[in-house]
Amino acid sequence: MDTSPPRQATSYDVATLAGVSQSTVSRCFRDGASLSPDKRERIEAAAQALGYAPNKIARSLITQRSNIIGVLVGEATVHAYPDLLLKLGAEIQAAGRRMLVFTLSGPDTAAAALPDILAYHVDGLIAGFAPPGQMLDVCAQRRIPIVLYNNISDDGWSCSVGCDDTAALAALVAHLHANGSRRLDVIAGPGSGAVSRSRLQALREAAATYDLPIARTVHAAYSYEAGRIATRALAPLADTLVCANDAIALGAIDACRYDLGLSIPLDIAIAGYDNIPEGAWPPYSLTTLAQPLEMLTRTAVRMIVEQLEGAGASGEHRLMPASLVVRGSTRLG
Amino acid sequence: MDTSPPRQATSYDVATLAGVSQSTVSRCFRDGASLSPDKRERIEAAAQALGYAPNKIARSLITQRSNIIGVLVGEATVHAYPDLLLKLGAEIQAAGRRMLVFTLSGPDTAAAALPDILAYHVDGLIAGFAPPGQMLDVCAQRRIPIVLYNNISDDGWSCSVGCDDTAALAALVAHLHANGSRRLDVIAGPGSGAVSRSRLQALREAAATYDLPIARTVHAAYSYEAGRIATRALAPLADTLVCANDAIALGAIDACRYDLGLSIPLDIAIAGYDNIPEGAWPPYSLTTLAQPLEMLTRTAVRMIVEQLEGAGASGEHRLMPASLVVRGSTRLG
DNA sequence: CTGTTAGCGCCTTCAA
DNA sequence: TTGAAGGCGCTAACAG
Repeated sequence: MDTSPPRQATSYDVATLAGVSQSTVSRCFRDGASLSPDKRERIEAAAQALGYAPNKIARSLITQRSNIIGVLVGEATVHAYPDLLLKLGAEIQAAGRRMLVFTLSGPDTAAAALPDILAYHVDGLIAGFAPPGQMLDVCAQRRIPIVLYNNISDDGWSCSVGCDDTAALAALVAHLHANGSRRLDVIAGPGSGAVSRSRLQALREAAATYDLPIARTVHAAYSYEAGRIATRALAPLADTLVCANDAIALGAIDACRYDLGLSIPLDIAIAGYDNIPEGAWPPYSLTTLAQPLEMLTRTAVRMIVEQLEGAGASGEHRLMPASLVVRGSTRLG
Repeated sequence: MDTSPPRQATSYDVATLAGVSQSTVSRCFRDGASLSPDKRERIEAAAQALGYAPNKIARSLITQRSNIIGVLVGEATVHAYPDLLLKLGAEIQAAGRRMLVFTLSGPDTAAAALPDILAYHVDGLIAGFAPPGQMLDVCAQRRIPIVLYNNISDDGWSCSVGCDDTAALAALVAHLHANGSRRLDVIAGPGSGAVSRSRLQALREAAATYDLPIARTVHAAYSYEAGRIATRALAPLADTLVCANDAIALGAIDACRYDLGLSIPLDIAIAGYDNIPEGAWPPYSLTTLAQPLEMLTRTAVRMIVEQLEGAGASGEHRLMPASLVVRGSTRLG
């Protein structure tokens, strides 16, 4: 009968059962260690019998590597990219690490959580929103790689991945102009936030290139509700409405259609940014800019891993191309 | 100038700087230890200066508590409940723990990930999908509390939280019947899966109560696309279509409207389950059953914590009431 | 290739 | 209230 204790078996238990030393067991579960085939077999059998797996927590103590990557997300991040955590998790696992999630609701709580984040000795961090400067300082001092996702900071230590908003919005504006847009209203993201500012700036430049005047610019949270309310407040509208993200744009479409009695795209053209699945649904058919999400998450993880392995450089910023997805919401013809 | 090493300061460093022993530093950062006020002050000052926080990883080695709760999610889980991870994370943090996420894509990968999950010595697990029996066995043997989210197993060890599908679907069917439904088509979830079966069973019972015949039942993945395709395949439809979740229902609505030329709810009434935000958008106005998501996540975390603290019992199953949200998609008047 | 020894950072006896 | 000593499970450095 099974009288094994409920506790997890240790390398010592396996060693005893297999008749070898602890170090030998250890070698069996590390890569690049030499071990005679027969001992390996005996150890594996013993481990199997005991349900043994090396305690990675204990291992991390000595290797100074937890193999844990911390991911910092806020509510807004998750709503804009619903399966960001899923994709990041998969990517991190593929890199042989695990994802420890810290859910935060702003830079202030981020600062408060900092000691706790450090206390878990994560190997690296991926931040889904702009972290407070203090956090970046600490990371730099402790040499903890940190990648800002869709954000940027010039502190010299943090890396970033994001989209080439300039090129993306230039393509969008070119399309709008070709389709007959002559005057834009803009619902930008929250005033704070680098993405928001970057997108707005890029849009302004693109509009200037085509001599497309921007009538009004308002700021709103990255949500359907905020978009709907902002649109109502903006009425009467110009012939085209550019939104900082798709959630806002969907709210804008419903505001136009159900609150203002406008027809899309006959009365007004509307565009978003992110290419969320809902935008493809027939009632919306939203023209938008698709971020290469897979590539962004993969790159973010890779940048961390490269630094951990001594290959990558800190302070590196990578931009990926977004692609224009033209759908019915801007097709006047 | 700051010549401190990039590595994290240790209790030894703090002890040296404060002129006390390591044990004293340790006591300073634990609760319920007695310490003279002046030493506490000196230690806190030293810790502050060094940016010290106790290494929780090391602590967990000796306390046998990692304060980490593992969360197992699959793609389907996340799509059905986009901010489940967010809510769980917040709840877990509120309980003083951290969330380690394992993203899996099915029972088989779950089995493969098992040693790795164990290797991190999580204090408890929350599973967003039906875990393989082997995993439940191991948890039971190791006394690792595990809570199944919207799932159930009678292995005697695992706990579960979920919705009272019987009551919920009875309420829905009562509403449908009162609104003139006379015959139902059903798009159930994937054939496997306890939720799927439980909801279908509950629906059948409720329908029987009202002498409402169920014309046809098909199975589909929990997604918009699957719902849309299933609906097209189902045509011609009965007067009412009940879907296993909202994503399917939204796909069904668009299939009816854009592929089959039906008007909702004049030609057909459609209902979902989950109350995702998109269902409230004007083009859909979906009647659905709202799960008390906050309560579910809070309960899940609480059940884990209670067991960790020796209070809760294993093998406990809790059902929360879902509430009927009536919107336009079933309002014939 | 293998075993021995020491120590990662912390907490927990035990004595003082 | 405090310090010294030992050990959590593992890996690294060294002998053999």
